[in-house]
Amino acid sequence: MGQKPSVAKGTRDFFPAIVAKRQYIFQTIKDSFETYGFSPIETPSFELSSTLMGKYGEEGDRLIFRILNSGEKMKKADVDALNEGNLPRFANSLSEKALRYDLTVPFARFVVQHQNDLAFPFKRYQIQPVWRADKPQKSRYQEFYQCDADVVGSDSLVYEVDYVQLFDEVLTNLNVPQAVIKINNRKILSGIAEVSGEAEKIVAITVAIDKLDKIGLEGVLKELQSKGISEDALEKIKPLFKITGDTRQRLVQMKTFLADSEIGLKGIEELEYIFNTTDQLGLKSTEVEFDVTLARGLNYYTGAIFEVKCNAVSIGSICGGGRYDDLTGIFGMKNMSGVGISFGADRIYDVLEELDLFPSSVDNRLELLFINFGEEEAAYCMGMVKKMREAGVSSELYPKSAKMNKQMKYANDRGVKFVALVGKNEMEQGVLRIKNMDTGEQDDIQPDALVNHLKKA
RNA sequence: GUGGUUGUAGCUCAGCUGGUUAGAGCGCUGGAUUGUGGUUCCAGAGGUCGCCGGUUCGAAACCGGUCUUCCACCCCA
Repeated sequence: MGQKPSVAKGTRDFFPAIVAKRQYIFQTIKDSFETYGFSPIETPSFELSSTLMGKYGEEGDRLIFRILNSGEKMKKADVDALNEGNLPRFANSLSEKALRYDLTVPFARFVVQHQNDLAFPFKRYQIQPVWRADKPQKSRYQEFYQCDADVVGSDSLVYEVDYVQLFDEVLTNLNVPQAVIKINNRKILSGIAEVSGEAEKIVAITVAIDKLDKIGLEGVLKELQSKGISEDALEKIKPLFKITGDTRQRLVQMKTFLADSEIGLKGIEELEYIFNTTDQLGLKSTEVEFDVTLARGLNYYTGAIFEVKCNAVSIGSICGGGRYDDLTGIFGMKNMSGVGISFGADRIYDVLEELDLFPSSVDNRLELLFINFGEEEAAYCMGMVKKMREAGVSSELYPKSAKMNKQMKYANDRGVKFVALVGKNEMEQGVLRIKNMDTGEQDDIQPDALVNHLKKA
């Protein structure tokens, strides 16, 4: 038999029925992106290593798939670095290119590189696969799609409000129930760090707070201690965990908590604007909510932080996003504020699948298969196939006059909706015998009436 | 990256403390059925037991390495 075939670690094959469902999700997202004024771009699947390396933190670099130099370039291998145990430098000498790790950094590169050809604020969306050399787990793969919409070149909060509307629009169109759009602001997190007197430990503090619902208050305090946060600071942070109530009530209490932090109050102000404006505009099927524990995302978020959860399913977040004031700065373009969101298509797929929410129109099964009775009949049926295709009905003729049994079995296995049996008898009578494969019923139909007959079912 | 786990037919899995020709169900192919699938019956094909090495008279089984699967952590979509 030879070598056993298999896909590479962390990758997947998709069957036709799965692709149909995935495309339905992508298409729904695309349609909304476009009605909100985003235009599609595409960037290469691999970039120069220098574009990607160092942009995702110390953890990130390790997870970037690197592309080995080929041909003469292999001679550039820095053997000295290897002998000295300097693996990063050795790796760099072996590889000049890497698969993209996300869509945001390539987008930043794109904006800086083409800044003279873009009208700002520039709004783009991008739906392409990305690759991560992560250890695969359930619904965590090494190759997956991201669906990003970003705008760069404006710090207006109008866009934050727009994104809330966009989340609502897409999730409503996909019939995702009980979706909650959680919003926080990096400035508030900075404020918390500032108030505690450990401003420089903001990352450790936010990462710990983010785990509140997972490890509880005790766990968070423990983690903070282990990260070297002083007892004094802990005491100052503790009141934060006593804040309760709905979004409004919690914002009011946060204001008191952050009274001494200018940046923290700025964050509150921004959130108030977003929540007030969203209230005026209204939402179709989702809810918005303030969540201080939200500290996800890469370290480059500087303003709003978004995360969307579906409470009908116990699955992680299905969308995310946030504002980053200086993303293009790493490529030398200053003062370009950006804000973007991302839909987790694989997660959304799992939600729709689990709740059985894919519409029946997502169905790419063949509509009509003509049984092949022989040369003469086949020629006649090919004419019918052509007519049906012109009428927009997907149809085929079985390629050879195999046994009826075999042809019917093929139709069944393939999930064909209708089978046309047109032999000598039917040809003489000028009718088509149409069998509905779901119900097993069959009728003799006039050729002119065929399209209507199929539509009715 | 750390710790654990998994791998036997296309699929899901049996296979005793190491002992002849490695089994089942489903699927597949053919037939019962030369104009009727999804039900039934009969027959058949299909396996260097993930891969490499070691221990042993003898390895699917034990040991080491490697790849893969899944899980927790880290991180993340």
